[in-house]
Amino acid sequence: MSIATENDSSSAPSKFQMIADGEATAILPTGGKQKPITVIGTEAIRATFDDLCLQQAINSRLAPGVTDLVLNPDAHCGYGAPVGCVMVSPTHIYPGPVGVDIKCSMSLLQTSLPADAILDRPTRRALINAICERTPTGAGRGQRNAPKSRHVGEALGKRVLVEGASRGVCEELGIPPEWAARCEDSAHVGHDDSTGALALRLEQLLPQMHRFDAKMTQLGSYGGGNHFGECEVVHVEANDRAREAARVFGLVDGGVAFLSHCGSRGIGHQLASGQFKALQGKFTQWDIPLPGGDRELVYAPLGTPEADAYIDDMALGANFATVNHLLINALVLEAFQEVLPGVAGQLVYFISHNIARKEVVNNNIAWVHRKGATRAFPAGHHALRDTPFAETGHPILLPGNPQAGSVVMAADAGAAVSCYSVNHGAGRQLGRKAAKRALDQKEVDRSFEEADILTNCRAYPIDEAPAAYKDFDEVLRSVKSAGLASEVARLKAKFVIKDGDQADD
DNA sequence: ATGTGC
Repeated sequence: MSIATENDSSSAPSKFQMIADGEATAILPTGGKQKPITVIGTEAIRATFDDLCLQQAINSRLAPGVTDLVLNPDAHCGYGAPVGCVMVSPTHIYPGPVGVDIKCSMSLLQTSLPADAILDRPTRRALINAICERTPTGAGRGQRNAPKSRHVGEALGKRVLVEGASRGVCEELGIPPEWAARCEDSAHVGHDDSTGALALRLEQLLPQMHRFDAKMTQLGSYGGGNHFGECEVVHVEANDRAREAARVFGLVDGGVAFLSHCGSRGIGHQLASGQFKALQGKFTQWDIPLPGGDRELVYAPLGTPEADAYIDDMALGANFATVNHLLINALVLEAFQEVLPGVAGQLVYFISHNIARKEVVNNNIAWVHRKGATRAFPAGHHALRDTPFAETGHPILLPGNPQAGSVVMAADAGAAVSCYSVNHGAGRQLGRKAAKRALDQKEVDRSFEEADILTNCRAYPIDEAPAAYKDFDEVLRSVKSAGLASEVARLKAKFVIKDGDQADD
């Protein structure tokens, strides 16, 4: 990146001094007495941050009520705030640093299968087909092409939004209720910490909602873009701590697991965009200055009706995303059982990277907005008391790419420096248009063939090719050398489900 | 990311 000192007479807003503090943690000063931005990333990774991304980080840091801003190694331009940042405020809520896909998340299902059960290609092809019959991909398509999906009507859909993964909702959908204990948050509550607020808000919203029933039928679907399902072979790291964490997480070395990435689909998008429009309207109406002049950084002070409405809508969308993931995992397990009778499965964890949560930061209760960032509570963290992960830290699920692999990590005590957060994956290196220009379809498809990774696509979406993403090992080096988290296991893809040009069989 | 397609 370009580096200029704060005293640079040009004082161009796109250039900032970067003071290295060790190899992997740098500081981006914001002037005055405010705490600087914490930047996680090796020198090579810091060079990938473009000026707009850094400007978004500065705008976010200087925005009203914000006390901490962390920029992660996978950071790139986002909606107001960079994708790959953590923003903390004890006084304000910000929709931008949650984003349009409320509670976009990762989940991991450990099966009882050994890797050799899925070595042959016909078995993997049968699994791909069985999964695609249950969990459709693509925008707007809902359940149309998935004859064996669940059909969720309006009444159950409303319960999903209000209750999240309650016992009743899990039972209705055939989700093992014990999976709720393997969720970062199995249910989100309203602005007054009650579900009643959510029920009221939903009734208020319903008359204006377009095709609510159709959005509820999207429960158990992947969507498009960077969302995916991926069958993995688990390789646990060869050290005592990793082995113990793997045991607690329920990971089986040399076993088959299934990794999913998706969010809140159409309903989350509708709730988020409705909130952006409503808040942008208020800022215009009241002529309030926008942080950095950016309409995407609108906010609401806590305690106002605007903040209450946003928190409620975020919770409704988040609850859909949670149940969506749990249902996908139940349907994927059902697909495995159809092809390989007798296989069992356990949810390892479900964890978000687009959500705002109330947490204790610097001895204060604050809203921690993680936009393309993953919560990382280490062993001994007070919030993990009475959970299975009190002595290991909770599982952190980080997708890399199908060819470089993905990882399961556990936080280290050093994660305090990043408000107990790590990145959410590799991060884009090429924009979608640039990827389509720079990469060759045949080469991309051949690279999957050479790696013996099957896909449901006749042509893999080129803007999602591994080469469109940053070097995952360099990203992981940033996380580890900053002392944030340690690797527990590597996941190697054997087949991938993506929204793309679908194969015939 | 999504789709009452900005």
